[in-house]
Amino acid sequence: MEEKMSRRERKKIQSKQTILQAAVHVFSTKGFQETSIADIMNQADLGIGTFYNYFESKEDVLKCLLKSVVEEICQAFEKFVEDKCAPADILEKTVMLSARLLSENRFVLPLFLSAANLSGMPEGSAELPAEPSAFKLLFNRIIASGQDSGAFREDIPTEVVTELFHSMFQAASFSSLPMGFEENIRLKLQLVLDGLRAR
Amino acid sequence: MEEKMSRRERKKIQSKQTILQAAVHVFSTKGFQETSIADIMNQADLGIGTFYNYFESKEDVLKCLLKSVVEEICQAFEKFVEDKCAPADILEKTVMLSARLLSENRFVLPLFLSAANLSGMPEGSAELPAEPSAFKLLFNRIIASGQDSGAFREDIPTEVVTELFHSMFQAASFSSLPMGFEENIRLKLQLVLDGLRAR
Amino acid sequence: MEEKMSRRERKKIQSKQTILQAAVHVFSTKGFQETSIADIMNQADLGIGTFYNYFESKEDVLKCLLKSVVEEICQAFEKFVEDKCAPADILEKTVMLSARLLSENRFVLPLFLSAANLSGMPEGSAELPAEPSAFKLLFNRIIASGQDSGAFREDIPTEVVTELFHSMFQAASFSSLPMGFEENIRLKLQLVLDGLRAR
Amino acid sequence: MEEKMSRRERKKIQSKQTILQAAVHVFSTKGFQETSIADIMNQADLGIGTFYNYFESKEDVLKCLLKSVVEEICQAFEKFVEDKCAPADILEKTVMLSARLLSENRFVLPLFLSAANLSGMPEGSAELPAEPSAFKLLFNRIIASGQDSGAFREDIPTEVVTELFHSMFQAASFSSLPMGFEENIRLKLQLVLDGLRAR
DNA sequence: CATGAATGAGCTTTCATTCAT
DNA sequence: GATGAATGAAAGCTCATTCAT
Repeated sequence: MEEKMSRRERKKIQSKQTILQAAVHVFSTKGFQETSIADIMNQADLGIGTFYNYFESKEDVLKCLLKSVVEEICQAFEKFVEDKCAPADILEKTVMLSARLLSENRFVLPLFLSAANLSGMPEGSAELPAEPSAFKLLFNRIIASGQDSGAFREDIPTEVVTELFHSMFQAASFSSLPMGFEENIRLKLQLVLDGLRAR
Repeated sequence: MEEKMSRRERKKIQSKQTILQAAVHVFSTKGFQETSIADIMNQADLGIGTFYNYFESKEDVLKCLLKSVVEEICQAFEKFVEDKCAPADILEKTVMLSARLLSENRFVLPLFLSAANLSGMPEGSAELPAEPSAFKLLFNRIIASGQDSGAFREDIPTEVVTELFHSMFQAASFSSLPMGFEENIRLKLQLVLDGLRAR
Repeated sequence: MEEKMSRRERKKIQSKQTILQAAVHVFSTKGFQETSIADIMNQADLGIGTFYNYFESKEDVLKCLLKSVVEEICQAFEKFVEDKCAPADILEKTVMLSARLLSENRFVLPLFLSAANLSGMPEGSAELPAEPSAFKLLFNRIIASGQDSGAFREDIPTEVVTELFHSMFQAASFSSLPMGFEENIRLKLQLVLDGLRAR
Repeated sequence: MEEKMSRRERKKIQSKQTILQAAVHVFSTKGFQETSIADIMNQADLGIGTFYNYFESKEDVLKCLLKSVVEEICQAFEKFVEDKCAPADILEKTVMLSARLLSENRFVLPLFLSAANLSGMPEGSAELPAEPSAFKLLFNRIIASGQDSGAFREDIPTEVVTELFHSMFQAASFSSLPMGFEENIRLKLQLVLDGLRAR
């Protein structure tokens, strides 16, 4: 049974959570690149060596953070599909849910993408794309189904639209505009959705 | 006369060019963050110390690269305005010119933005924004004039649209889609432009 | 109980001592300015990075070395005062104790002073004077009390005499005369003390 | 004839003087250690390479600066001897002349000594002692003659007294006391001279 | 499982020196 | 003789990673 864990197991999970929270805090404060593992563990009030009991690298932490976000979004999406929402509705709802979830950890997605992107993809293509691709696959599905049903125009390849949505999240994360993350996304969503609708 | 330079002066200018080209090459290959100054000068086949005769830092190189691109785009824009092109036309032409110019140095703009963004903005906001803001100002002008003339919808704030265009360039730079940089931009431009037009 | 320390803690303290001793040795051999941190850690047979677990810079090592010397001298001085020694006696004893303590680390005081002095005082005046001023204050006290009691002449300002004693230590440190550090100080002390006595 | 020099020769000397003056200025401002050769030549408004036409190193500049000072003092001393001044008089006059000459270039002597001293004498003993020893020899002569004539006490070795005078100059150079260089020297001279006189 | 001292590769930066012009 | 671009050795310092405790 899942709820049965030894004290040790619970403590182990506890430590991992502590580190994740500390990482979120320090990443938000100092930025990802500028954060050292010592910074994280210092914030977590744990020994440096302990980090390596739970993670392999800083990127690994990021992967872990993103994973939970992606999972929640996927679950919601499945629900929307079951409810037979219209494609445009599903897209809008999923985008805005993503916005809500990411607004608190707004550095997660972009940093994750950036970690892969900006590094010129040294070996990133092998290591990181685990979760981002889940994200992309999800959006591909939504948009493709909208195109199939005739709700969305088809002259723009599905993946291009997906990429555009991605970049919206990324840009919103670092926006300095005088509005919140979600509002930023909402406005761009309107624009793109209007452009995307079949005439 | 300008063409009158001593051999020495010519050589100096050539060295700077050599370094810039080497930097472009290495940044494209290894990524900006992962590139060391030694990497650049090794590629340039020059001594490490020589770097500091021309630049103060890696960021300085980026600034230099972007500067020339921005200047060229600005000049073209002024020309479009003189020719009294329609706002949508100006936007399209400017975007596509930017795409063409950046396609060769596709890492320049996004890395430049990212350098400021991803670093958690330690002091980046003070140092780097010189040129990106020129970029933003240009697009703000184009879009605002389109909104004033009634060509573009006004319910989306100008700066939000600008930000969206920015993110398009950024995303296209690192796209792994099976199409060129310019084609990538062209498709998204269509989408956004359709969404942007007043009904 | 103080003697209760984990093995680890003891080892840590021992490492610091090892580094200090290595520094003393290399400073004496190569001089302070010419000594690199790599030199010290090489002599200590420890990794370079280890240095920064214990000290912030070369100057920090110096500060640490001087600190213990100054503290010991101060304690002795307090004792002399309690014993109601005559000012000339206190001066002589303190000078000779300083000589004895410094004779082993004879480079400590002068280098410390020099580090501040010779660097053209870039920011040295803010960082280093912590301990030297303790030294100066101590001598000022001794000499002033001698002047107050009528034992020492008063036509020479206290601080000037202090400065003279300082320079004696400095000079003796680098003397190439065929006599020991302490003998060097003893002779000059006689000379200056005779000049200092009120007629 | 000396006054007959080719234009070239005059220009050559001019450049050397320019460099020396620039060096004096920059040394005084930034300190010796912190001054780079580029700093000097920048101040001199001459090309960096030109430095090596006249000097071999920064230390060479120092040597050159001290040389002229020492020569002038030696000449004055010879004059005092011819005038059959008393030893104490000669000592006082020579010290005060040295003080006057050095007060303008107060960094010259101490830096020169320090350059040799603080470096732990790596190879300094071979390169630098050229001029300082002239200085020491001069003072040795003065004091020894005073001791021979019975004017000065003989229980302090000549060289020890010389060393004490040296350290006076050094200390005065970096004194932060609220008095001028010469006044500083004058006060200490009184003290030491009184201690030095035979009883 | 937790620890943190030890490590050294690797980075940026400085600067004396050379040499072709 | 004057120049200053090119150079690379050498410095200080950071930090991910290991491992004995």
